[in-house]
Amino acid sequence: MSDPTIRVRIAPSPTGPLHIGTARTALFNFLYARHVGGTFLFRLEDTDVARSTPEFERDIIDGLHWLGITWDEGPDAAGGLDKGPFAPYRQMQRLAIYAEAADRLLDADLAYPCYCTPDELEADRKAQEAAKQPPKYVGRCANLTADERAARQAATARPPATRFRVRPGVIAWNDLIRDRIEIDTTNLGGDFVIVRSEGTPLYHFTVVVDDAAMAVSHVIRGEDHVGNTPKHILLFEALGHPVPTFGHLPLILNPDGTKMSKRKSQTAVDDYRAQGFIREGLLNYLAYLGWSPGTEEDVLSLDEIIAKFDIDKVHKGGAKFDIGRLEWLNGQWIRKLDADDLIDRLRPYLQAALDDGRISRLPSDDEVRALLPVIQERLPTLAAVVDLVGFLWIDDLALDPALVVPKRWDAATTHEALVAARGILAAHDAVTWEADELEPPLRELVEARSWKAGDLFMAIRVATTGRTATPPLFDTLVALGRERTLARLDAAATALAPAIVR
RNA sequence: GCCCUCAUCGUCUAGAGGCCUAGGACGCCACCCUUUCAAGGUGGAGAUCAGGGGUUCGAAUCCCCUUGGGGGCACCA
Repeated sequence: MSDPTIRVRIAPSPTGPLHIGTARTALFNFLYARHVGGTFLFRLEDTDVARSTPEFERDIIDGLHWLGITWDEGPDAAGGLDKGPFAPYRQMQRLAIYAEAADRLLDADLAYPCYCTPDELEADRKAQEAAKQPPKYVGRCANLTADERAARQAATARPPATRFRVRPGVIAWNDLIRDRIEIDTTNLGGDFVIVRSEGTPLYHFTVVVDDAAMAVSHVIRGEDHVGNTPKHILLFEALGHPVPTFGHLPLILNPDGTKMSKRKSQTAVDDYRAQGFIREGLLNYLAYLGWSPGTEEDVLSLDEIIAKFDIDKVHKGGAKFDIGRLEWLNGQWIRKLDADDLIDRLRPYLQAALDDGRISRLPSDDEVRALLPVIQERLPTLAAVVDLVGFLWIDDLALDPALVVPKRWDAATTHEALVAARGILAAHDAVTWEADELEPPLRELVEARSWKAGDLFMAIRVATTGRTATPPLFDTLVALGRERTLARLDAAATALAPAIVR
């Protein structure tokens, strides 16, 4: 299915790392384009020169690619070449286009030069605030004669900004998601600046010029843009371009219900990635934030989501970000990964653990592969592998002697049990060091002493791993290996000795 | 202050007038499985569908009001 009339875009500005909200907006545009067979384009809105950096640009592009979101037009790599018939797709490389459009507006008197200084503007705003009035441009420069303009220019010394005339009237559109919205232009805050006094164009202007130039048919963006839409519609009209269809997505919210922010939530996609969330899980979760296929399925692949995506089913109300549900979904997807893939994905997290000293050596792929049957279903995130079985790759295990003693036992019994178990395990050689071989003789020991298997196993578990929660004991001992198992049992027994009261 | 907007379990959601004494999932609780932890299985608690008026034979679903929440109002994007 292909529909060349449908063109959507994501237009982030590289003023910060890829935000989870940007990723979600990109995802919905991507889903919409892929579902209907339209075109998805990527444009960098880097006109805020002071805050835009190549590093953020790279972070955004890499992050989106990591998620599996691809675009048909736009820069494919940070600093790389733009592809697509409307290149360039970086706004700072399109300044001539905005300048030409601004001149047209100026010539038609749809915009005018504004000589107001920041001080004047701030004073206006303060006065309005004091009078409990909504902030609004007072129109000081709206109807100046040529002489007056010259006078104001002479007084300020800096070049004028360009202000767009907001005409009276009601702007209405049929929103893809929220149906009809009408806004009176008197509530827009007056004529707004489209070109700074230093000459660079502003957001409201560049989006419209570019969406027009790039033939964007559907503008799907966050709900926080609803108030900007009438300004954009006015600009499309002034520029003589057909107005695209708008759709405003519900916001992703902090747990307290406010718009998701760095202050209250983790917002950088890369941070989720660093924590071991995988693309399948994050994507699946993000897709369900404000959308549902209307069925009772929860775990869907990107392809399945594309197939089922329907913009009519997108919600109007915001959705709180629930990390717990993300973790569950992530675990679902980790369980679906095949062995080689999982090993590949685990490697960076093990390396990171080695780098910061949480483990002493890096396990081989085969070591990790042997562990997969017992750890794969226990990983909510990839990074959790270190917490789960990191003890296998630590040279000097920190051991709390008190933890080694099971609840129903005392130190003396535990010591005796560990020594006995050590003796039994030592009888095995490298060949019979298998889970099936290790367990029966220890069960016989338990039987002979009238102990509980759970107590013995717990004592051995803590002695050999330092923790009370681990994957199944005998698989763990096999992974640890005969020598280290025996050494750790010895060390635990020794550590216990002082605690034995006679 | 002004404008816009939203409203189903704690959370994500199903629901587009009768199928709803409101379904699923996460989380929570219990039980089963079990050497711990998970996973899995079974069951449970959990929403008078924000409140109040209508419309209708019939409303979570349509209309109005109220309340509550959110977003926005830059020479940021």
